[in-house]
Amino acid sequence: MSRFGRSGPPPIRDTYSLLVLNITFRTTADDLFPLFDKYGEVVDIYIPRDRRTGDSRGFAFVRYKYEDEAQKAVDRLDGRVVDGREIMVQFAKYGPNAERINKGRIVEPLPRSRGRSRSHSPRRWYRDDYRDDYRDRDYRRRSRSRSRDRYSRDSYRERDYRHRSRSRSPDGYKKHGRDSLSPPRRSPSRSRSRSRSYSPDDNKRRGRDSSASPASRSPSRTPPCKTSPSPERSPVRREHNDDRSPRSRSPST
DNA sequence: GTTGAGCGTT
Repeated sequence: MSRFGRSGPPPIRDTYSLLVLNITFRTTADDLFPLFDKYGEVVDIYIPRDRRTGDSRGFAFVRYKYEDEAQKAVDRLDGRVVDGREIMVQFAKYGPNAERINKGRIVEPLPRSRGRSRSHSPRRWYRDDYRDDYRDRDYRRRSRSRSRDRYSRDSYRERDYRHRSRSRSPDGYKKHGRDSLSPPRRSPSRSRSRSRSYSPDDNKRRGRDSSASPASRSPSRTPPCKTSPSPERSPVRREHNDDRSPRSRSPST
């Protein structure tokens, strides 16, 4: 749903999408329009919203008609405080095939930093030396997971969306050997249940001493369920069934 | 009523 494109979103190939991050969850396209429109011709503004709550996800897409204007907006609006929140503006990628678009149309000045450190990162400015380290490996990931958890929890089918997102992460950890086929876990799990401090001998003694249920102490001799033949395993039933066949079942005539 | 380091639909 485009704020301005009632008949539909304008062709992306003719527009340059900017990703506006860190905006407040209450910021709307109308709030961003005047800000971005001042720096260039805004073709369309779109703010993804939660399908359930309909709330803003905290970021928006602003489409400019010209790249230079978009670039200018990025440079000017990046780090701008909107609604009491510092927003981040950077070139956006549209879908998994955005790379082609970037190469064909949008020419990112810094594809590596994605405009993150292009000039001045508001967060970097701050004295996050000590916090940066801690949040960079745990806090950030966990926080993301938590926020995303909302969507994945109710809309588990959207896990694809999250999965794709994770894919973008540096493949450094991936090379660590994240084989879904051979997960090393479960090891402690079973070990834990067996971690009881009782030896096999103890088990035997316990069973005898306990003697809680007579049935359990002599299951081999007197099984609780007398060898009642299951209907399906019993061949007789089969014959019976065959006997019931209409063909055989037609004594008359 | 809230969170947050993230990429979109008619």
